[in-house]
Amino acid sequence: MSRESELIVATGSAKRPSLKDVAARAGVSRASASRVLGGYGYSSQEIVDRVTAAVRELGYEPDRVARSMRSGKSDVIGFVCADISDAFFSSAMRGICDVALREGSQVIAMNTDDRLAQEQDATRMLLSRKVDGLVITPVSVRDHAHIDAVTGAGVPVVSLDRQLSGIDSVVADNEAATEAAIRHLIGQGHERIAFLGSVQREEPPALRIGKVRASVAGPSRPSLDRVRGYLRALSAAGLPVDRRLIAFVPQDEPEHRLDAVAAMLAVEEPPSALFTADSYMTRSAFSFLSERDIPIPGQVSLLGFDDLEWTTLVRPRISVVVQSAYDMGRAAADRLFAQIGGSGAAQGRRTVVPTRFLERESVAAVRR
Amino acid sequence: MSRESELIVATGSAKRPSLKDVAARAGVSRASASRVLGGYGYSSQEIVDRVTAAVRELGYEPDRVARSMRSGKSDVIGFVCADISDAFFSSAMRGICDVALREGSQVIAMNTDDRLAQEQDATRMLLSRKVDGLVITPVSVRDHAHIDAVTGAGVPVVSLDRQLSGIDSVVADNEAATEAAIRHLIGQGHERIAFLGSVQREEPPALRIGKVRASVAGPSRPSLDRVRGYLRALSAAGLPVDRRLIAFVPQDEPEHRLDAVAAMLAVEEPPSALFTADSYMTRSAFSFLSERDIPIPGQVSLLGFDDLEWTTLVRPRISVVVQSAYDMGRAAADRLFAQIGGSGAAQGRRTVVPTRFLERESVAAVRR
DNA sequence: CCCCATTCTGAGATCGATCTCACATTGGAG
DNA sequence: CTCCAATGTGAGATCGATCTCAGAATGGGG
Repeated sequence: MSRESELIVATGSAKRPSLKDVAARAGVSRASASRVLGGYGYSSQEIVDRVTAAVRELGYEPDRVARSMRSGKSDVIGFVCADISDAFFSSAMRGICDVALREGSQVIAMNTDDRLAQEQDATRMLLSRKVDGLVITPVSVRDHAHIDAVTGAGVPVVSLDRQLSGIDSVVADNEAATEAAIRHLIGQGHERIAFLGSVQREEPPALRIGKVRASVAGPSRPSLDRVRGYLRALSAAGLPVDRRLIAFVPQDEPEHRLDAVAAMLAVEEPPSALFTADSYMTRSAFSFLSERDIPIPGQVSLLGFDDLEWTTLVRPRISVVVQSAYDMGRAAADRLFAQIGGSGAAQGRRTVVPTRFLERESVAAVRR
Repeated sequence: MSRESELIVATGSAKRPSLKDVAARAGVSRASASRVLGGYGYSSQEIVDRVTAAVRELGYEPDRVARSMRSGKSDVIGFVCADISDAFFSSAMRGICDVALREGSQVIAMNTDDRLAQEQDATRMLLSRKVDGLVITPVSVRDHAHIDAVTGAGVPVVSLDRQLSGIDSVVADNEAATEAAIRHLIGQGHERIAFLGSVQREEPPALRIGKVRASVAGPSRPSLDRVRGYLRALSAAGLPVDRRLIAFVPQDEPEHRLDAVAAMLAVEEPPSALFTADSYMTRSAFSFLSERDIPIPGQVSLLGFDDLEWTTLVRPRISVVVQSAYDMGRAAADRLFAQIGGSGAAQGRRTVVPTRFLERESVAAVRR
């Protein structure tokens, strides 16, 4: 026995038994063995016992490749995101994995680095792998021909954190949450409130110079929704909008984020509060203020979107609007499997995951 | 034309063209079409052109499921870790994905939550999916029958961050790096240095009470290697080992970490420096000290293993030993593909990824 | 004693890509 | 003109699970 197993290890090819082997061992046809395993059709007790025994003796495990070849389903879904090592995406991935496990599926993750070409390659690849569905955080809300190709092939798609027309999407209630957060600042007496957000490489330049109102209609991205909430809060309070207090920094140029904060504080009538619309900006803003010993919230209040590990470790602790990436991932996977299950013909449904406002110590009332 | 495409979208089943369709359109046999695509055998220019045209017109993309059915390879590798949302694992995942992409493969990630049963399920699942290889951070260095089953089936395995006998592994130079770090503390005059580490659920209880020397031989885990480095540094400096200054906290009981720090500082001759052997402990220790306004490094110096985003955001900035999870992931995937390529019959090879010591502000010389 | 319904079983087709092999064509050398 | 090599092509097998369908065995009712 030990001799034999050594030999197997040596050759490295202890070929997995197939259904044919099981059938042979049980002395029945492949069809009968399959019926026993699949639990359909008729099988005599005799045959059930023999097949079951053979399965046990051989340690048979069905080949899922062959199965998906036949069935057209793969029990694999794809997750396409900018960067799986990012805290938001890896938490979402975990949520997706947990739901997938429940559904007997596995998850293939692919990174786009926010590049359209990589996203196109990824979707093509996953399609040729016959994934049962796709959760994607699209690079662009405009160029989505490759995503339409996926749905066109009958493969369900759910968009995460972005909204695409005709595609089910799962997003945080960015606009309402931001509006509430800004209202809170206004309630504390702040009238000069800066908005600092990130913008992607592929984004239309119009956005970069602050013409936010131009793209209010149509598909949505978090940064857009958030600035919309910001604008609504200001206008509801009858406060003027100062273009110089709104900045979008290209995401791939981190050093520019510090510049943006600096520029903001150098405006003649500087803001008394900073709203940072994503975790990168929050980090950069805190880092800048702390580096220069600018007191928070003494001189400037700071309020961020998205919670991170360090926001309770630094002093002051940062007040933030929290969105749960894990919950969003779960919600997206739930929608996806609903579609895969067939009930979800309803395309374009929008699922909003609630956010929470965590009041900590980085916001203070304005001194008159 | 538009009518037709609408119809296809409506039915939602624009079935992907197969090689048979390409062959039919080109007016050749499947074999000829396959030869053209596969670039083997003989093909007349005539046929090459016709097939190429047909491929383009139909937008043909080979079905990778069928391909792997035939070839036995799937161009998919698995990554089995405790929790993909953990910063270490998601960075490693990114490294693995990048290498996989280069090799034309994709990555399926699965979570074990540090539970052996889940790890066993995961490996079985991935095996039945015919993955070409597996990167795994094993829950246990003792119970690895399921991992041997994978290698036994001829599927290459690389162990990440843990060392298993007979399996290629990729680890940081935990022992040497820790030894150097402790030497640095000793060089600053510290003689009472605490070691705070985490230990897993599945770990033998012997470890939990601090009998670290008992398991020095055999397979390795980071926490063990690190405490070994700690002991070596002390003994090299002729300093006594005080059991009360060594603590291992079960990883699934975070609140106990704070207790461990408290207990450490309550020892009659308390430590002047804390070495926290992983990011969880570092976080807890910093949190505890900062909460109690215990000055760092005035009263206690803090030195951690593993870098994190917040270590430069807090004051003082934390000095740490950095290991690059991304590099470790890359290295593991490199080893894996070397094995898959066939050259890697050499089992049990150990790849050590270098660490760096980042001196910041949380360590000070001891006052006499 | 016959017939039909029910129960049971296996041969063979199918999914799509790939590869072997047998069978054409050439063309050039002898 | 003959023959063999080089070149070109397609029929069919293969991978493994699943499913259809034909047909066999059994049993009960008429």
